[in-house]
Amino acid sequence: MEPRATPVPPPMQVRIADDLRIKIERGDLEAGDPLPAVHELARRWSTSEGTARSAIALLKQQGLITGGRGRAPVVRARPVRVVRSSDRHQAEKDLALTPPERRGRTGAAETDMGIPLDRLDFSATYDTVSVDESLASVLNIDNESEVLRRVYELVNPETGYRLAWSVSYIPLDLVHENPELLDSKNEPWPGGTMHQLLTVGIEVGSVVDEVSATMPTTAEQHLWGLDDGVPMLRVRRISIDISGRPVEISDADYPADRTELRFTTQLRKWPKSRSANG
Amino acid sequence: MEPRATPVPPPMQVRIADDLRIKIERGDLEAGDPLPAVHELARRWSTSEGTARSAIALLKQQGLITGGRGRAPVVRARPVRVVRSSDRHQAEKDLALTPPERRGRTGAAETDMGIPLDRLDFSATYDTVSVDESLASVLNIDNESEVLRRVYELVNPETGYRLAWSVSYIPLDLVHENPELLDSKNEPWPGGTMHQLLTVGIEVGSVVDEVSATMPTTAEQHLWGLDDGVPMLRVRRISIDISGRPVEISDADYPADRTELRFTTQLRKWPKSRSANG
DNA sequence: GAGTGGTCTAGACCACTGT
DNA sequence: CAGTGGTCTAGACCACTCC
Repeated sequence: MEPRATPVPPPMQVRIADDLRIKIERGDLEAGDPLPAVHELARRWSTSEGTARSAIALLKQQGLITGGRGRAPVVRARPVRVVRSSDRHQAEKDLALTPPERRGRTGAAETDMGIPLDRLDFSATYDTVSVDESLASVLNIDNESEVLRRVYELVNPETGYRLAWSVSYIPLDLVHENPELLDSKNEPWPGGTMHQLLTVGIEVGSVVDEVSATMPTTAEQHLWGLDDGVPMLRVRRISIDISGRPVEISDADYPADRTELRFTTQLRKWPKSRSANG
Repeated sequence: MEPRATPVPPPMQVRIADDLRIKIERGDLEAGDPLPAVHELARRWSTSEGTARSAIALLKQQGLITGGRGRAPVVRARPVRVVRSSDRHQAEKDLALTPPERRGRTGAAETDMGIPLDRLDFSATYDTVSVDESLASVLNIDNESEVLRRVYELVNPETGYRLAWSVSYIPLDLVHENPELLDSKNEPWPGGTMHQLLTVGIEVGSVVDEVSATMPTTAEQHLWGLDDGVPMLRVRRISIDISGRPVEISDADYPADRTELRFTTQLRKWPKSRSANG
């Protein structure tokens, strides 16, 4: 976008949409309330139905309303967001040392969905691929080195919609001594990635999460069953072993309307002899 | 969104947009390349110009293309993202104990923008407000208690666009013994929030970052100078003192096309006597 | 069946960009 | 200037929901 020049009066669709947004934010329209019908808006603002439609479409893109297709559009309820905490990393590491009976089929990703594990469709596929430049530089390996790639997907069979999705990469050098890792029958990885790395003698010392967000493609929108105007959180997790070497990259997507990422940072304590006022 | 019923053939605009996206993802169209003109798309797909326009608009909403208004729309270059790391929390805490000369006007938010500090427009306003229910429950104080609110904004004077924005809340009980905190002339807070809290005898022990994302409103889009299809990262930072009490909440927004949030989690080491295979 | 929004058309006008 | 996309109109058809 270029710097502003002469201000232009906002187009009609924007004015209508903003007016509706204000009504929503003030509480005149509460979550679940229907919006005025298109023809009603068109009449009130003495504009065409097409323009009124665009106003509605705008609010949809911004994620404030939902519905349509026969139904009146309604104010979107602020959805409950499932929290994904960074404590999970420590928990997964602890889990890797527990006996296999207890690890069992305890997949970390599934347990906080509130859906019984046996009602979900897992799928995970492995293959080996050459890394591109961006992956190679993060994993600190040669360009076009081979990595084990694992694509993981979790689908709710009742709705057909995706609940979780991630791709992870581990340098093949690190895992080839344990062929079990390459066997798709062992899904979901019992105990998770941390345990898998343990079987080849790797202890993860720290985890870096890189977070950004983009809009989903239309294909993603259908796979996840997303409303319009819902961004995707894109998270790259880099696991680093205790010697400081990156050992795994995992790219995961989360719909932003139902996900909150929570990160806790512990700070070092101040020495006791500090000046109480700088 | 409801579960899928009978599949509906995707509308024409979506088909056109998807075709273009595939061309972009395959590399047939590179960043900066212009897209076919609307009338050209309409001709190729034997559809109306309006429909072709919608296809272009769709790709814009998804953040893949930019431009327009006289210019041909071009494939959006993946923008360089400025990293905001959780290491910043420790750094700010360390800074609070350094002598005031060195703290000076070192604002944490500004230093990584690559723009000289004296070329930027700060603004910070204080007031005291009653907390709503959501803030009260996080700060663990009574509903309608008073808090010190600080709204911070940073604007690039050359473009007029916003570069940073946040609101933070501190319970008034905690700060009333240091009236300096209420003086707007002391901006930007020398040494940051950590130092301000130090002056009233509070040491921050941990910081929790809650991250989600939503689409910007049209007003935000103009304030920040955002392209279409760019989500906003919404971050709530909760500072917790060494006794476990929440002492500050800060809500900050970051445009997702130019921001990457990075969080590092240190894990406890395994004991030496561990079984190498579970 | 009546009413809704979603898609699509055809065409007009405007603001902006390049030359 | 001609060419571009953005806005807006008027009207048609369809899929869907609710009564």
